[in-house]
Amino acid sequence: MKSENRSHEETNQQVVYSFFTEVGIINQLISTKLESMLPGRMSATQFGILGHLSRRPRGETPLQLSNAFQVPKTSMTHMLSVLEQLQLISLAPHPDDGRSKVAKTTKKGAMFLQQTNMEMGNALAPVLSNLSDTPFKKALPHLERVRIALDEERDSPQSN
Amino acid sequence: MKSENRSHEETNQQVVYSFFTEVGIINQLISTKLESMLPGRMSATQFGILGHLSRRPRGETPLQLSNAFQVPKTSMTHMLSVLEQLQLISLAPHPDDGRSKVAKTTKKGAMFLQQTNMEMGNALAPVLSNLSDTPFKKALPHLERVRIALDEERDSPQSN
DNA sequence: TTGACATAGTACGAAATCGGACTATTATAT
DNA sequence: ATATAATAGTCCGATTTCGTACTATGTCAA
Repeated sequence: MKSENRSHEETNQQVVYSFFTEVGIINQLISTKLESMLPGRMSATQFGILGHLSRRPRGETPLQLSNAFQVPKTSMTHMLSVLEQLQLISLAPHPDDGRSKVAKTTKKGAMFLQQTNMEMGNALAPVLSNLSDTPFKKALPHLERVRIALDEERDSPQSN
Repeated sequence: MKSENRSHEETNQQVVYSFFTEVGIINQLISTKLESMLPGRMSATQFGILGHLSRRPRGETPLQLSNAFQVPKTSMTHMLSVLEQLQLISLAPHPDDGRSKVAKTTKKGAMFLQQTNMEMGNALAPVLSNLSDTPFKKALPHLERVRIALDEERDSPQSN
């Protein structure tokens, strides 16, 4: 193995590291901005649940949601109960499985989602106008590839 | 304005939305994986502080850190005290400002960081080998552009 | 059938997070 | 010089997050 190979691999490691760092920072900036426009202590994840459910009108179980968002079941129990208190979602017993439940968005939830997304769009408008949309468009397919690879690795057996 | 323009803008909105969604999912997957290899309840952010400080040997103040990580001051107080308990950082009074402090990594902190980064690298190896490194390399410059734009907008005056 | 095992969700307690109020120190304006 | 405002950090209380242990229901092999 030539010494070039070694430095080549180190460079790649560095790129991967930087990639995840940038992803983390962007996520933090967006989450913070979003949470500043959400009522009370509603978190970006809770808001994400609303968006997820609104794209799935048949609803999802708490366990599906905790898998989708990679949070523990007990955290999901709490988040869903808060969203239900706020009447943004409904929680009903699962028709086919007595152990389970189904969470769906309510009308109020859908309206709240749309309203907040609009506000968020406005808040982001200055950034987007400075920036054009090319970096988003250019990055998106690569992000998808990485996300898919991470997702697959997650539910592959040797991950424990 | 032609109707094409309208749908064009909607498409861009959609791309931006997808971009942030993918960023959020990737961040969640990586954070969860990282936290599963961290001791106790140490969070990805706390680990991030360690990395941040190790790249800045002169140290940073708690307020600088809470700005860098977009976390409230009170949260930073707590995180730093935990890291100090673990002897991964040191907290000293600021030499030039009696109100402030300086946080630096300790030897132990640097070793812990290096060790954990190595383990993380190993854990990620299967993903990287499936994937090649092109998506990381291709996406990185675009991520940087977006991050910089968000950062600039954050400390611009009209953001309140 | 029934009994062992797996799965979905929750109760509980410990720790983390964070907004508001507070103290101490520094900057500034007069 | 001094009063006023601004800044850095912490204390406190409320809420969120999450690991452990538990209950209820479903699955499946014998």
